[in-house]
Amino acid sequence: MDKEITIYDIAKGVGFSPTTVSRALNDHPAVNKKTKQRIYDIAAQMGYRSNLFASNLRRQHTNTIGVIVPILNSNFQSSVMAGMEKVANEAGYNLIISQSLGTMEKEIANAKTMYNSRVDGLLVSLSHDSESIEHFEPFFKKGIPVIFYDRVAEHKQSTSIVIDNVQAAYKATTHLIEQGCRNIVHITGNLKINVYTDRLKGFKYALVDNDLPYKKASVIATDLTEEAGIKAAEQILKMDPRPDGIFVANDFCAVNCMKALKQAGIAIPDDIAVVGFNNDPITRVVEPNLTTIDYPGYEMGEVAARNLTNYLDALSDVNITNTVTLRSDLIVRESSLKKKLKK
Amino acid sequence: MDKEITIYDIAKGVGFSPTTVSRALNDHPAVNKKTKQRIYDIAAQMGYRSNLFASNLRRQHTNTIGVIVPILNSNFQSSVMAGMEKVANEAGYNLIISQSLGTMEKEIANAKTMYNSRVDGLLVSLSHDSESIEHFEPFFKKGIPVIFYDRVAEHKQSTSIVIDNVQAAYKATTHLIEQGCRNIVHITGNLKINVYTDRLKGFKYALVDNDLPYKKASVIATDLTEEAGIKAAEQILKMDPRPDGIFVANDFCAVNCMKALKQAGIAIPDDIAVVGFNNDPITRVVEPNLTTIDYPGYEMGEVAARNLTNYLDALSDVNITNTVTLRSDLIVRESSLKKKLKK
DNA sequence: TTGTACGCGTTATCAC
DNA sequence: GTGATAACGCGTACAA
Repeated sequence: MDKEITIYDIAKGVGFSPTTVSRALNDHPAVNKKTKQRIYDIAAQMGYRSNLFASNLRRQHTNTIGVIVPILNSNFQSSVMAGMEKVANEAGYNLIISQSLGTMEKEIANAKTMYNSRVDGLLVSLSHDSESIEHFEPFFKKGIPVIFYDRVAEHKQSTSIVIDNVQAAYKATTHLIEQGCRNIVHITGNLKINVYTDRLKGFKYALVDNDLPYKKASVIATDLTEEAGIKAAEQILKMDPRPDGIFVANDFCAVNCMKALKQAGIAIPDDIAVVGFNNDPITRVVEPNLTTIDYPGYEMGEVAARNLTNYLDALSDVNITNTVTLRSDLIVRESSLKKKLKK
Repeated sequence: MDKEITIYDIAKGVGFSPTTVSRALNDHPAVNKKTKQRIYDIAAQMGYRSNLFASNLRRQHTNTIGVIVPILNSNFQSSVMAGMEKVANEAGYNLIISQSLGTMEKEIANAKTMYNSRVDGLLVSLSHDSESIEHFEPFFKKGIPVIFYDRVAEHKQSTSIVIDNVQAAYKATTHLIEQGCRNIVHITGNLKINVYTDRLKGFKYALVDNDLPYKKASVIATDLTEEAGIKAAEQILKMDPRPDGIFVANDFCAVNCMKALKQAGIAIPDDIAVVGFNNDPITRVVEPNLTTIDYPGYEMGEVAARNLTNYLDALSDVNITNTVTLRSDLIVRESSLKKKLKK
């Protein structure tokens, strides 16, 4: 293992001072062009690599963005990350990623690590059971920007990137009503999370605005897993009268629910129409194809990261923005198109 | 923004030297228990956080692992990352993640960044068009461990984590033959990548071992995208005689190919049986459910990360292992079960 | 345009 | 069990 080359070694090599070498390597304007070139050449020749810690230690920042995500292996979250990585990389930032695996405990530990790692900023989607966000207080106190996305929390000092979940759910539910559904069930996730409470609101408002009754029994709160979809289907089959529409807050769960219903002999959409949420690729594979809400994960990642890097690079002014709402649309497919309305 | 507290501040606070404070905070055994406790208390009270750069600078390592992945938003890759993150986190390492987006150019840039960031080790799945791995030479020269997984390259100084792609493809093809297929097409990816050449080999060997002819025209090389699956289907429909089996090197592509075939009136599996690769969740959603090879992404991530952290923490001896092969099995579902063989 | 000298916060080394 | 000191490699105020 060779010894690391430092700017001092280069300085000796070219006969200039370390200062000039440092400046040259950082492309400082006040260095003679020829000097610069010579320094570049020797540096390359000697196999020099800059030491980011030393630089970080000196400059007091890291060019690193921390990302805390509930779970990495979900289509939505990995799309978000892909968008973030692209933007961050282009802006010269590295991404340190950790997953809370849905528990607040790990989220707190991760936040602490990020804090000690001196990340320049934080991108967070809250865990399932995060009831408070006081573990981010150290960041707020130090003025380190925290941006929440998808699963957000309110805080004066942070920006949230979201879609209008109320409106999206409203659209989805209204669509079912327009298809003739009069007895709609809503399968949702953990109602502590803003995303699901908002979708529930949209569901409720759509019913009310169309003079349909809202019954608590029509809301099934689950963990939105594969099994949850199957269990929800069983529950729905037992309901009397049987529902004629289902709005599920997550595609994956919706698809599994559909499978279970189909196996029980239910015709979709004619007996029961189904609408999901996210526009996961599986929506175009399941039969019938699933009507859903287009939730632009990749774009959300881009926006969140851009928002942060712009702020860090002082390209955008102080944190005035409190919430950025992205567009999300209803994508109508066969799972919700009742025959009588089809041509 | 408050001033950062250092061990000097704590030293003043407790009346001990910075040395003792440093030792206490690192739980050094040669420090009086009471002293330690006092230092802990004051540190917490003053809101101290350790400065990882300074520590890194001094100790010459970062507790950071670099990950270079072709693309983040794929089910397989994100599962791998989830496994890596879990293991790395438990071992006290952070993950810096970047995606090559399938181009060698970005992979080179990412490798350089990782190198300058002084990662302690690297986990890499090669990009589509990486024809050489000389951009990792700096790591090898410095003795920084590089572990390849899934899309690997041979190098004396690196470990590869793989599955036996030849054998897996052999199993898949043999299964089709056992179902009565005699004219099987193989849809594959970029044949520069080991994964796909190996799968092609397994396909070929299975044919030969069963006295079936191997024709180059039966191999369709694509980019394995959604459209590729559809195009491949069109190509297959034009073949005369029409194939009775398809082995696709990727589930996502297989599913889209199936959709196109079904739309053209082909019965699956009876007209054409289909086998995929990866065991992506969509295999259990498509109808009929797709027979596939179980490719344990999460486990692969765990193994790769554990291999690296064990090495870094000197828990495992020098890099003797050259290749770790994970188990992968054929999962038989309806898409390949020809009726005449069903009970 | 270039150089001197110091400090960023930690830890290894040696001494007591 | 504790402390003084130097060093890790870089960036920059100040000086020339």
